[in-house]
Amino acid sequence: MRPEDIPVVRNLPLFADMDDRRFDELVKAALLQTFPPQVDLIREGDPADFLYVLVEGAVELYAGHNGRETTMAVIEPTSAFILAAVLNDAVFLMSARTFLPSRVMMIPNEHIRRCFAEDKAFAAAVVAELSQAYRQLVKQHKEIKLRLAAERLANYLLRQSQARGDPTHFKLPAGKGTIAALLGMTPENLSRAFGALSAYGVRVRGGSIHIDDAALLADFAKPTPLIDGVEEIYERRGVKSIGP
Amino acid sequence: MRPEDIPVVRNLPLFADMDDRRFDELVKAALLQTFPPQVDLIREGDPADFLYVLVEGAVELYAGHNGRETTMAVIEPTSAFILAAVLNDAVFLMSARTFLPSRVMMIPNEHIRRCFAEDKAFAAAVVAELSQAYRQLVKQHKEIKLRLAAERLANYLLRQSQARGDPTHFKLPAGKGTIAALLGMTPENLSRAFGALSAYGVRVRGGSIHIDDAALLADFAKPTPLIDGVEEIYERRGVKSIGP
DNA sequence: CTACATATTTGATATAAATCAAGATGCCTC
DNA sequence: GAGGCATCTTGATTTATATCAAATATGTAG
Repeated sequence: MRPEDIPVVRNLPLFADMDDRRFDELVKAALLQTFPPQVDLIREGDPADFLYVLVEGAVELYAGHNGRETTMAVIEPTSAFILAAVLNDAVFLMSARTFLPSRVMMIPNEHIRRCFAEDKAFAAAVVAELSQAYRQLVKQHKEIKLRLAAERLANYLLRQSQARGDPTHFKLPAGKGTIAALLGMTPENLSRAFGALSAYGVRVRGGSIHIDDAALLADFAKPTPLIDGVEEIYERRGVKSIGP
Repeated sequence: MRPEDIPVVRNLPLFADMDDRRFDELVKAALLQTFPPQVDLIREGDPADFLYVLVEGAVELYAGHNGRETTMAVIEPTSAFILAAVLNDAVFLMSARTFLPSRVMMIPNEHIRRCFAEDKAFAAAVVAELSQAYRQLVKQHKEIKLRLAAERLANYLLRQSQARGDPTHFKLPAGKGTIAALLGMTPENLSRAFGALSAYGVRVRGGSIHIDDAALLADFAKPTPLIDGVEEIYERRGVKSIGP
């Protein structure tokens, strides 16, 4: 484990309030591995032996069934993923692959579960993280059931433009194929949806998005905090998490 | 609060292992109310002041946006709902309405949060409940993204036939309109999907479903534990929860 | 039991999205 | 800067699903 990574992980909401000694134990038990792009980290159906923390790079959570495949989430540093599977001591429901060169910390399942049982602050952080992940997923599920493809894209673009610095200009965090799957459509359909949004001031140049007039786009997108809102229990120091 | 209801609630996984004194406090602080059918219990966007426990009857969780509405879950006794909103001290993301005459226990937010902070067994149960709810929702989300309407119905019927006693015959837990919304389709489309499944031995008579040959239906439905599996951390004494 | 209100089914049609098949574009390597 | 490969786009078509409009069934109050 590179020493400069430790404070970054330490500052994650999940670990920030935990006992010092216990955190050191976690770190000692953890593996830190570096992976090239397009490597499968976990496969749905496998037992959840480790909690994963993405320290650097980017990871896609995806799931397949019966010849089809879809993206469930795009993870950016620094954040933990597949926490629920570990706590439940169950199999993964999603697969994960890097799509950039990535550094990943892997903490053995039993350590997480022991910390949870013994460290009150950690337990509280786990609940906060879980309930937030749950609510995030409720929003995703509402979105896919209540919005058409072009509306999903429009709102996604608005959310991204808020989450990243400049509200008028940003880069997509993944290739368009992945974004399409995340938003529950085919790449072809995403292209056409972008075409439809040009009427509302959306300019696309490769992975670069420019939004001429957020109010005009919002007029079409009809965002609502009950689907598009970002919630933070903690102050999130240095944490970014990219949902759809 | 009717005395005969107390042991039922006490046996919920969420409360089963908690300290006796604390449970009594919870019950004392709680309200138990009876509602007729079609009454709104909570409305999305309102602050989550109470944790709800359905003691008797049936409740639908639903969400609306921009003129559309969809069913998120159908709750049967005895189970708690909207736990994540309470723990997060946030607004509800879903509305809830009774669709049978129902008895509902309402526990004030602060009591739940205090118990969580002070009672280790309760904290563990909360995490178990939350991580299970999260995984349940992951499965729902995978299903809607990876399966066509008729496949969703076929798998839903197989899950129901397993969850209820007799694998060849059962009653739908809600009207077909609600089931249709739960499965992400219109009532018309549900009708046609039932029509399509008659080729695989599904007989419908009102709300009664008869499955001639589960193997034949499964052949079409292609169920997988990674979407259709039921997970139980605890032995669930007397608990039933109906997901889609 | 009858009649009303509501829920469901059925048919015709419209819309949304997926698929198939070329092209075009961008990106990386050399 | 030129090839070569992958990604993305565009157009034509098919398929899935929604919508609209009756017709039929179902449950319920009287």
